[in-house]
Amino acid sequence: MTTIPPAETRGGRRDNLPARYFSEGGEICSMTVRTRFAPSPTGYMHIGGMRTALFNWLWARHNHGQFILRIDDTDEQRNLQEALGPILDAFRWLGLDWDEGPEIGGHHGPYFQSQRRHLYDAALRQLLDAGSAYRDFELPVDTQAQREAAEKDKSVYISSRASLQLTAAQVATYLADGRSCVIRLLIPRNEKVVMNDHIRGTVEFDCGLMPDPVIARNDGSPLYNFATVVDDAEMEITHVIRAEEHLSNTPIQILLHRALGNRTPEWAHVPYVASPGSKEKMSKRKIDKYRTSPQFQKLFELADQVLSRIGIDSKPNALSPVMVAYYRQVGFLPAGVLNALVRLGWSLDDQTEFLSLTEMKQKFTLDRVIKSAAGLDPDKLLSFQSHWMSELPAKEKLSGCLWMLKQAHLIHDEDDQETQAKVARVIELAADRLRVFGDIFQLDEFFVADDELKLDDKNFQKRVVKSEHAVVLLHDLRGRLSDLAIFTAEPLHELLQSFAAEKQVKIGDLFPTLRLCVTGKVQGADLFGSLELLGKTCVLSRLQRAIGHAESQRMI
RNA sequence: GGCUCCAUCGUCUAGUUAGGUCUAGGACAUCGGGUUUUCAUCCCGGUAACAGGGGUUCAAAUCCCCUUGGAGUCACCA
Repeated sequence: MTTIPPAETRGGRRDNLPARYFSEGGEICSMTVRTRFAPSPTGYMHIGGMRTALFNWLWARHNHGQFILRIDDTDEQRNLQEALGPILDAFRWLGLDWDEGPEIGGHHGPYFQSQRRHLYDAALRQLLDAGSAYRDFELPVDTQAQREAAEKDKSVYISSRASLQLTAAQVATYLADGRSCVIRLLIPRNEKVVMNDHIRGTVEFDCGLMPDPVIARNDGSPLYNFATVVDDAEMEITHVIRAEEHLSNTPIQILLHRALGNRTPEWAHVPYVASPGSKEKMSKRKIDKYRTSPQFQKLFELADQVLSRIGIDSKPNALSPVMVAYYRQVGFLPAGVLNALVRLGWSLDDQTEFLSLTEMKQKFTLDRVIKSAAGLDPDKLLSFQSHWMSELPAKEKLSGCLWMLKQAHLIHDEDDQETQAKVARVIELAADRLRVFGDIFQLDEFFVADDELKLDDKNFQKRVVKSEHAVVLLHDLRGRLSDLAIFTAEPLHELLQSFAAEKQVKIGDLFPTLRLCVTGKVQGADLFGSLELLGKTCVLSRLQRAIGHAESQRMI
């Protein structure tokens, strides 16, 4: 049995130009690093795929190389624009640019597999001519039967290779008769493929256990493994960084590269992103299960709250936390999402948590990617959000909130100076309560009409309706407030404090009750600042309305 | 089931390549205390982990073997 040595010890370019990166085997490679992300156009960008893309982007940028976007649409008939749009949008939103790919082209185009057929055809001819691949006329049902028989038998299924017994004349006849066949790669059964993965180290596969994979259909159209290999080679990809689920495809791809005479790229199989609290790969199909998961709940609740405001019903799962667009709609910051993603499976050291994209770019290395799958943690994601929101310039906070409020029809003209000034003031009051832009809705009391303010009924019953003195007290307080000449935070603070002392009521009772009547909630932004911003007229009117409410309910 | 990968606090992770101040560090969450005579912040502190079993060694989270558990993948999908 012969063993194929790891890729980097075979062939390839070796010269003494300045080093750009070091391969796993320590070989100095002078080629510019080129990484790629090759999504199939599915109509949405998966959050886990986004992390894989991020790692690819980071590695390319870290090495001053190129990041390529290639669209794996060999099997897609759908509307490409519709299917690709959300993917490109996700990249743009997060600020991950691509050097070659859709919309911008490049020297290795086209960047859609559906348009690269000539390359696959040529490679296929080469393999067939060299005898590395063969036409397999076996009927699919027969192949399937053998597979099942092997399974029943508890033995390993490998291809029958019956078609290999055919003479050239027979093959010609079959072809002339129009008999259907597929092209399979001839696996060298007495070999082992040894790969040296940047993340996993040495991984071995025994070729004797592998069926001959189909690389092209009867019509010559290429299958994934084949198209990928042809493209990766033609596009001069130096590092294939992809999700762990592709690990088992790798021996086939290595064999294909060898048969084609390519320099094999370096491999890095990153663990997939698991769903919160589990080790299972996050999947769009499991959304309903996630919705009830205690670890995931917080994220759903936050999103449902925000999305319902802006007219998106997230229940049908058209938008879910598996998709990048979800975070954007809820008002997450690119910096926060990026930071959470990079720390999932990668760390710089034992301390660093916060990294900007620029810092990631400088510090990211493949050798610090962890091997095991990691679950996305909504709590930690939110804490990253808080951090990056606090770093965000006021102007950008403002525009993010204006967008949200506009979507929810809580403001009408986002360009209006007065509106902007008010929203800016609310943002100041919100302070660190604002983790995502959607949190601005927690302070919606500043944007609704007095007679449309909803009161937290449970607390209203407890604190006002069922309280002995509340109504009287509130009535008194309203009088004092109406006498207050300068309706700003400081005098309000003083007035409320002395009022509480005079009436001998606890501040812990009075303040929340007042807040409830005026904002509808028992919790919120700084009380005095809120009163000031609402203004005297509004405060008095809301207080009056609350008192009226309580009185009418008490009479019943 | 075959093949392959993985395994440190509840979670994300540092430490494993070169065994030794690791009585295992940090962050998030959680709990307690303090500041803010409201809320949130902020500050201080606490609880909390090397999956199990064998070896090797003066010494193992770290090296070796086995067991267990988890995951990925087994298409004329990508």
